[in-house]
Amino acid sequence: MRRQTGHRGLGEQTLSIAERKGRHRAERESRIVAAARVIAEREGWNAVTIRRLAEEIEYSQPVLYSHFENRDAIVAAVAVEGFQELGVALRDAERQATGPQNALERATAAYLSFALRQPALYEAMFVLPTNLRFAEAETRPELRAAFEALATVVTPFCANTDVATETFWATLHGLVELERSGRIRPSAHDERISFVIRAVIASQNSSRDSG
Amino acid sequence: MRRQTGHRGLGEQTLSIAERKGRHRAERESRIVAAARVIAEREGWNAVTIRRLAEEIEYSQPVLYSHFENRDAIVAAVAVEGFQELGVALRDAERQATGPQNALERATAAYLSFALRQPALYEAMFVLPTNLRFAEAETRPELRAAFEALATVVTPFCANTDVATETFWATLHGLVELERSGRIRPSAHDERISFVIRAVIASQNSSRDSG
DNA sequence: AATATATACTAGCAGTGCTAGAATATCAAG
DNA sequence: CTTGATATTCTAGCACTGCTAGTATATATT
Repeated sequence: MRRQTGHRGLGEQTLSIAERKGRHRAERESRIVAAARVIAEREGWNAVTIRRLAEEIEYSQPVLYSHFENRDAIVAAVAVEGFQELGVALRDAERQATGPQNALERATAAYLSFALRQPALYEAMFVLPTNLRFAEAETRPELRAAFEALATVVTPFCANTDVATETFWATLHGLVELERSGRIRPSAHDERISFVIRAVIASQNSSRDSG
Repeated sequence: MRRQTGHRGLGEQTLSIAERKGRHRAERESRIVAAARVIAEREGWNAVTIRRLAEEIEYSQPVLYSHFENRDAIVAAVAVEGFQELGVALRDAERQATGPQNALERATAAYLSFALRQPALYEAMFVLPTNLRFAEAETRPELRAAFEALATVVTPFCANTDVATETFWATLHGLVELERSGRIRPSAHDERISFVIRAVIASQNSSRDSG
């Protein structure tokens, strides 16, 4: 590594300083997101206030607004992390699968366990208001990738991939939400999963029959 | 209508007055709930503040707390109305059906249209925090009835009624939420419905095979 | 060392849910 | 009709929220 002498590479030095600054900013930003996520998971999203986050990163409140437009944007940042991690979890499930049906089963289990183990994260992704765009041109790659990962496991069983993936996704999401809010019996968790898997596989045959 | 004379029926009079009072109270309470519902549907639940409701019913804020423990309880009251009406909509769909499959189709359409036409009402029922109990002994009859209505249309196609109903419900709920928040394509709405119907019907045969 | 610029802070606004205590209306008894 | 007791309603305010204008401070450039 080279060290700057007095007058050599003044331009280089300012660049390096700017870089250090940018790094500092980026670090601080991810500290904000991380703090939001931790507090949300421990005490719920209501406990994630600007004041609390400011206290956590040891800066004043206005600093947060130099990183995010508003509180919703912080939630959105957490959500993007979530989509990224969900995508990883789904692709891991597929990679370990022994066949198409097993991939479907593993992905389903991975999705549900992801959501139920990190309810606040999932809430940021699907329930809380964010400025994220979906099913559009400007959709962020993390979101697209997660959707694609789901599509991969559904495709072998269904002709119309997009429709099937959207519907399958809806089922998983509905199961998560209703279970999380205590509207369906936790005890029947596994039975519902088997039911879904069977339905997806069976729909394959019926769509062959009826066009 | 009878008018009270001087000393005739003092007991009757007080009873009648108390009755009138109670009626007044009940009326005011339903005005609160109605106002909350209207404002929520027009401007979103964030616009439903205690001050706004107080203004709407032309009383001071503390009056609201003599009717409801807190804001969530008002949301819950709206939600109960919603469950009642959803139950009616589902039973209507069943009554007009020409057969089991048609009943399933009509109920599905009724559920989705109910939710998408009154998003704020649906939000109160399923998304916003309330003190309502589900899948328990103290579950309110309105909620039970709506669940039963769904079970009725699912039963002909599935062995394990409760599991099938919960899963079917989850699918409908997921479709509503993902469509409402723009996460799946509105254009594919009908295709997804057909897909769900086909899957439910097909699962019947497969469960005969493997179950 | 002086000036210009970016950065962070203090203090405050308008709004929220909710409530204690004062004021008012409504009632029963004399 | 007047008095005293009882509900009922209101005023005023707390502690909190997201967010921001204006000021102070630290940093970089001449």
